[in-house]
Amino acid sequence: MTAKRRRPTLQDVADRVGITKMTVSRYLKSPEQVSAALQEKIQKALDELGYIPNKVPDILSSSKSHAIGLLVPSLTNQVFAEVIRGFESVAEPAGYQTMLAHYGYSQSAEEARIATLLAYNVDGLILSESIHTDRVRRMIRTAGVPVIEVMDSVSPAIEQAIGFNNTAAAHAMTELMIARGHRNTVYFAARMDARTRLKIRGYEQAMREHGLEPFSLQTEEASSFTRGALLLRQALDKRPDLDGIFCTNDDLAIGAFYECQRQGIPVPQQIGIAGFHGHDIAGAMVPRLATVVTPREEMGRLAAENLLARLRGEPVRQPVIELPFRLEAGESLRPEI
Amino acid sequence: MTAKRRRPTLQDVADRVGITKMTVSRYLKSPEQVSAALQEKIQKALDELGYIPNKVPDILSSSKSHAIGLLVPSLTNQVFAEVIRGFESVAEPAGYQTMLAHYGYSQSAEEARIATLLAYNVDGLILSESIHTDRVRRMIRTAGVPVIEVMDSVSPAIEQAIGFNNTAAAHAMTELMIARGHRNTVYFAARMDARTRLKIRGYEQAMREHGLEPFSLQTEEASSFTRGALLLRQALDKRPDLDGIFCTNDDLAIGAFYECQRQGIPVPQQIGIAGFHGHDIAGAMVPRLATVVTPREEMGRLAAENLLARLRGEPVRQPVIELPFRLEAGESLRPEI
DNA sequence: CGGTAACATGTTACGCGTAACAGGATGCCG
DNA sequence: CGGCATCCTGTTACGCGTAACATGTTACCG
Repeated sequence: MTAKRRRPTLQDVADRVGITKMTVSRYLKSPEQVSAALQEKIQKALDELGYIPNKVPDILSSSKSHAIGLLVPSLTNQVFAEVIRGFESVAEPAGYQTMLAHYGYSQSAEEARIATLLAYNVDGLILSESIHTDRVRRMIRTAGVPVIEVMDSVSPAIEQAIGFNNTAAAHAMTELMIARGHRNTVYFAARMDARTRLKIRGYEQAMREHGLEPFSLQTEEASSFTRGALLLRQALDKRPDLDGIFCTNDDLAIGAFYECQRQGIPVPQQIGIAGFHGHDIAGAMVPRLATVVTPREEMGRLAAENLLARLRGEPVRQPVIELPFRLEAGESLRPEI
Repeated sequence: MTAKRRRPTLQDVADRVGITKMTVSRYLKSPEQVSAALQEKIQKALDELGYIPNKVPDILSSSKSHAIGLLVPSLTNQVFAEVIRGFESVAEPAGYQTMLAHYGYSQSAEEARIATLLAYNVDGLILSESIHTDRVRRMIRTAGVPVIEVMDSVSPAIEQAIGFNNTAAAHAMTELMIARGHRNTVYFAARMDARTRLKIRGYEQAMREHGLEPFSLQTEEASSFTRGALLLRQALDKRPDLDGIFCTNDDLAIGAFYECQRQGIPVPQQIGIAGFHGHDIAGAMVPRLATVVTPREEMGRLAAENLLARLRGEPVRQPVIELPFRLEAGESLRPEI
């Protein structure tokens, strides 16, 4: 029993075979460049020692980590899980490791996460926010890594933005609600981020265009089913005659719906409800939830494809890629007249 | 305009001040060891150049990355998002970066992810599975990093397991269902993993102890609300007289519940429904869902605390830490008699 | 004022995989 | 059999932050 064995290196493998580590390194990268006799011996030594590749020295000398930093505000939010899935479906087969970090909707935490990711020499960054501190912009520029912003088709992007038009999406759903006879509506928001502000703008514009008074309620807490129920009680306190609520995501909408059920308020007859994003549950519940279906996985996929292109040295072709959204009327709004 | 500027190094900062990089390094780590006059100049140079710390050389020479690999089967599954949150609430303030990876319930993918994480020299690993390939065990041993398994209090652990007793939890809920008069029940499972097998065992034991015939339905697909609805239709095909379903997670349970609503089946009068994990939605929906509340965040927190202790050189004190679960009867089972 | 402690800064070496180049061995051709 | 290509393996150097040690400087004391 020797003292605490350290992890074997290429040198250990080479020593065991009686060759230099360079040959072992070559065998790992392109076995056909090594003579058949050595191939066998090297493989044997690798197996016996249990050699585990070590990327760190190579990252140090080549400054290429084959890792990409992916920043999302929250993991609890289903939306980002799907963006991540789309991203990895492209990045992983291409040999890139995703380094995931989240920052709880705080700009200073985002800054800290980006610094950490850059300290590990990530080759590129995907951000889920479109507003950043000057320091963040500066760090990214200095580090010289490509960056793509997802979730909104905001312009101008740092370099490239891939998303949908949050304002237009909220505007469209508001119009649908009005068309279905929900005119005295409230917008529910949690954790105010840039995207939520854009959605509220779309809601307010549409309301005003129809001569209606917009009204929005927000909370600093994370959105959740419970939170949606709470907001509904608050809204009814302030506006007992409200006939519709439009929520910044499906969770709040479903929470509000359950609260209506508890209070015996018929949906959609008395109150119409609409959510945002179009998760699985929206189409499964009774009544099916009206929602804006957003291209979550596709944003992730396209972000990966475009970032990989940049890493191959290609220039940004299209600084803003705007993907379509789709309205799903469900059964939680009054039927078409 | 110089050609593509490379990211500034400590040497660049030192050159600008006219000192050696060692002094700059010291300033960053413990400014008070540097004379006041230099402190100011160094800070100015750091700001002007926008120096971004680079951990890679230090990882190479110290073999300490201050990063911990956290492996989960899925990010779409809410359960793991909460384990991650608990983990980071401890690891992040302690200065450890989490490197998150997921493997879609596939053992070979888990193996590949572990290899990648070890290639980046993570200091420790958290695994969400309790069954592993020999190669995984070997890699972990050879790498010499501490490892903790979460999600089940299975014994023996590789080194340490932190979780709850899945079998006992399922057994307890089954007993509750039987006590409430749901005796002709079906167990719904998706994506068969080790934990699900343990739960099924608990369900089957409890059923047999009461002279009842266990029956389980499973699918290879990921669990979702839609999938729960599908399983309910299948179950009714095979057992039109069933009076209760127990699902391996809340999503399936809720999906099954919605399907009951669509088919006009009264819950819990005709069919009682129970889920697993106790997410927010279980307590928010109407009727509130019967569920097993599991210590998700606490598993994450404890895993982080124990791993950090190991990294400080402390030995494993308790190879298996079993945390309590709690039954929540909700309103989706028949009332107590 | 010599001696020594305390402080500030510099020097050296290290970690380990790989690119780039060098060199030796073999084979083939005219 | 000389010349050259081909194939295989080895040698060297590099990336950059920091631990450990060395050196220089100032201050203070008896």
